[in-house]
Amino acid sequence: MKAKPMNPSDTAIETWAQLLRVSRHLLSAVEQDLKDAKQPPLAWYDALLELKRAGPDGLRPFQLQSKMLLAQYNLSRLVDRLVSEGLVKRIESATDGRGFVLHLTSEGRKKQAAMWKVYQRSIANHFAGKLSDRELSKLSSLLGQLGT
Amino acid sequence: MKAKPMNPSDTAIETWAQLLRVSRHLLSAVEQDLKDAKQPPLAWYDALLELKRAGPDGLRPFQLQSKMLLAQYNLSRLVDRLVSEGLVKRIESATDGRGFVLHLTSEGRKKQAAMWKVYQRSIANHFAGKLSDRELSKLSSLLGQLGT
DNA sequence: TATATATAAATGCACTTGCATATAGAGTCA
DNA sequence: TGACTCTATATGCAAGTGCATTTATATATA
Repeated sequence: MKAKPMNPSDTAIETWAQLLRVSRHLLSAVEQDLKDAKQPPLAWYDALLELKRAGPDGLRPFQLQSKMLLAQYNLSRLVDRLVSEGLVKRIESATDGRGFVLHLTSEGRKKQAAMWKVYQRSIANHFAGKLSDRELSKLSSLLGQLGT
Repeated sequence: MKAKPMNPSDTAIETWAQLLRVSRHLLSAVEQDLKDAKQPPLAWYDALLELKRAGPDGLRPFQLQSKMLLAQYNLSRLVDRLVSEGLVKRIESATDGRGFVLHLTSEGRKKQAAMWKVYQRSIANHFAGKLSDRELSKLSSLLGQLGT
């Protein structure tokens, strides 16, 4: 038997639109802050951070891809750019002839840190500063439900 | 005197990341639903809806732009596409020689309605169905604070 | 092990976006 | 009214993205 899909209420629609507006607005504010500080786009940060977290073993592109929720071809090209800027190395995988392992270079590590200085300020200004701890955790739990 | 900027807490950072993840995920799910239904991207819907709301007076491109939080050149090109699909008409403004007024065509009206059928389902499935009324209004109020 | 199928990653092409600038008309003010 | 400045919109070009396909290797299966 099929679940009966209910139409979303007006409140739901309005809140949905608000979510899109707010997230788009926040995102572009942050990207702008990065640009103003002559830093690369946010996606670079995400990739560098994941690679930093991954530690000395590095990450396979497909692993990074799934962490970043990025399309395969987009990741492939993002990695191209990171490599050509010297922030990341592609090293042939010892165990899988199809692929590579990605490692942060020391340049990459520096860039991640430099971006974080800016990004952190940006999160504080546009986001964290506008909500109390209590509100943050409420928001987090609501987002958690949406993620499921 | 300068406000002392506090670093965001770990919770704040985690919640921020969650917000980005969730909104990106929702957005791509909805875009995918539209594609699956052979409908154009969400941005088209937003534009068509605003023009529908604007009623018979239509909207100037710059007005539509500010409603949609879109860059000027992006709006200009979005309108190009809508016009070339016959969904929108550009009519020279009677009072301002620099610009146009945008009007929905009847095709445009139909397209808006067709997209809404899909979009509505999509909002219900990915968003509205996961939160109670109470939670929706809580979320709305939190987003409201972020928007300020 | 030969064959079919699945996975990892890259890439050509078309389309979209961002950036800087161009164009043209409006508004201001001496 | 002429010279400036501002606003509305478009556009050439470079960079990014989506899509479909390719290449190469791995895994499963008969």
